[in-house]
Amino acid sequence: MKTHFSMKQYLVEIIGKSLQQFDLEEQPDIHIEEPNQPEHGDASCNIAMMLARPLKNNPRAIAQQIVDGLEYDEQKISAVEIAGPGFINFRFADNYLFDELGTILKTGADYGKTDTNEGKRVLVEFVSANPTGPLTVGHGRNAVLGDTVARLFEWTGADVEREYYFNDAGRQMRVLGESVQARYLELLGKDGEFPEGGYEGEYIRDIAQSLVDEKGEELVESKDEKPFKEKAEEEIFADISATLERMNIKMDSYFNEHSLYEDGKIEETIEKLRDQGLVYDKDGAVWFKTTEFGKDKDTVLVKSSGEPTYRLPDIAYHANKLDRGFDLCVDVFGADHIATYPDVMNGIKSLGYDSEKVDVVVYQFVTLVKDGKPFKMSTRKANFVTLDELMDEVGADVTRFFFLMRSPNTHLEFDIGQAKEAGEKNPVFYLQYAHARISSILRKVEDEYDFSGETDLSLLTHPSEITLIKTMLKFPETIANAARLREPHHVITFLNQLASDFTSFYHDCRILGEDEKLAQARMELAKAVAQVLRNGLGILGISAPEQM
RNA sequence: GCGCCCGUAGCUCAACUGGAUAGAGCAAUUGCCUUCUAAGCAAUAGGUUACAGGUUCGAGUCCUGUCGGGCGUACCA
Repeated sequence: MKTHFSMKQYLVEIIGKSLQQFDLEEQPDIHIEEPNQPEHGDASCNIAMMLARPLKNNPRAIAQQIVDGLEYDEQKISAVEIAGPGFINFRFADNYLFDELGTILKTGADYGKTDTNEGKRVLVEFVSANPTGPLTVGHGRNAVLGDTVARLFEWTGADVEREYYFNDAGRQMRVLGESVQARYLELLGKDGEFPEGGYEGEYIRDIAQSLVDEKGEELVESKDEKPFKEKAEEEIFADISATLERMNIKMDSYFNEHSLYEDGKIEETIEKLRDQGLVYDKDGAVWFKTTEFGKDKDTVLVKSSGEPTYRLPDIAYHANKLDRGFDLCVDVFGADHIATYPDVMNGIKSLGYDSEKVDVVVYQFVTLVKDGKPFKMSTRKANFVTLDELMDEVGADVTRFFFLMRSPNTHLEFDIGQAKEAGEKNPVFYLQYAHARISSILRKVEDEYDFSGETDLSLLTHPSEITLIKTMLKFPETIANAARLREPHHVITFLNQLASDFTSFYHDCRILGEDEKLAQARMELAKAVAQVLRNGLGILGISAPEQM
């Protein structure tokens, strides 16, 4: 069962009808918004101001004409007013609110689902960290953001696949293998030369140790780093998967960059671009004519060493995604990767693909703050904080919440000390607490009352009750909006408002001890709030506990 | 130099495709636990939305410029 933005659609419809009285060349875009001031009603339309110029009349006069021509259902709208420079303000009828409350209760776990992306096949690619070490706090934002964006697409009707792209053939991986090899020899008391710029983390020793345990001295004579690399990749990937699982993230597919070489897609990509006249050879390297697209330099696709730069497989990979028939491919990556994006887009466009089907969620960096000072992390240097360590301290819920609470577009300051001792003050608990409170009340209500007969929701007349219902009604649109913008933090902002409105209600209105009919109505209201909180927290991948 | 992102309360951040009196949390001050969970509630205080212009009925939001911060601008990923 999907929810619809019924009221908004209804208002657009009736206003549109009234507009027919004017001789307009084209139907203007009717925009409905929610006023910040309660005195301005529940919904507002600025159409009269938009029409002032084409109609050569003052906005208030136009608004009056629109309102005069308005036919509306009084069961839905209780008042229409013209205010300020020419806003038309609508007030919802209580009956409408009660009906909608009933819908929330009936729709239950599906309340908030819409069809704005119905029928679309969407691929969300995220994390995509090469297996050179455990996931760090730095990867956390990517992982949680990607997974939550995927959930938002699911809630708007899309068929979503989560994909992890990796490369186990590059220089980094070779250095990783050499690092393990050196530690292995070291553990056996042999001379091992630690590679220049090698991985210094303790986990390298652990991997080496497990090789010693399994193979003994068997690998001492190994000429190359291959067996060490393979072991490292295996263990690190297992570790990464476990971390993701702990964060409530499950990938549907893993895509190895290497497969693009095996099935000839890399070659094919170059040749196709060459056919377009967009590729040429110079100084032993293969160049992409990015100057054609307005860049100030051309870009190397294949180095003179014969090794491709990452852009080439990136283009081939995106072509592959579109070949698989996705309607939309979303990439999640940090601001430091933004430079590749135009090249990839130009690449696939030149190959004849619709680049509109590729979309990017760029997030700004996480600034790690420790002991009040920012510090730089490096997997190679091993001065990083892993996601596992973080979750050991604060749990998965807080971790997810923390990464989602800010707009992706802004720098996220992650104060480790604060996160660790967050406990009581952490905002995620505010939401969970509201849910636990409701659960607790419902348990008690069942002991004390024995409701029978229809619930009369029209007994909900207290301002706190009305506000609470109105807030809940904004949920489906909030989700659709967050999905459209790929910005999960809107869900958090909404849930904070909902939890806050519930606590006001809790403060103002009692359930236990009230007259049976009123208690019944309020209990239904509380149930609806718990449901919406569960749905919202579910989208964020955060638990909604029954008690705390 | 050029490109992208950001600059909002003491701090961390909101503000839906331009809307009416810019909002939360933390920190500060003051009240509130014999009644459904005080991980809470109520109240007070805190602002020239970096700065200067422009666009219009209306700008935190759009345009131009300046200043400040982050990230790019590799035959690194």
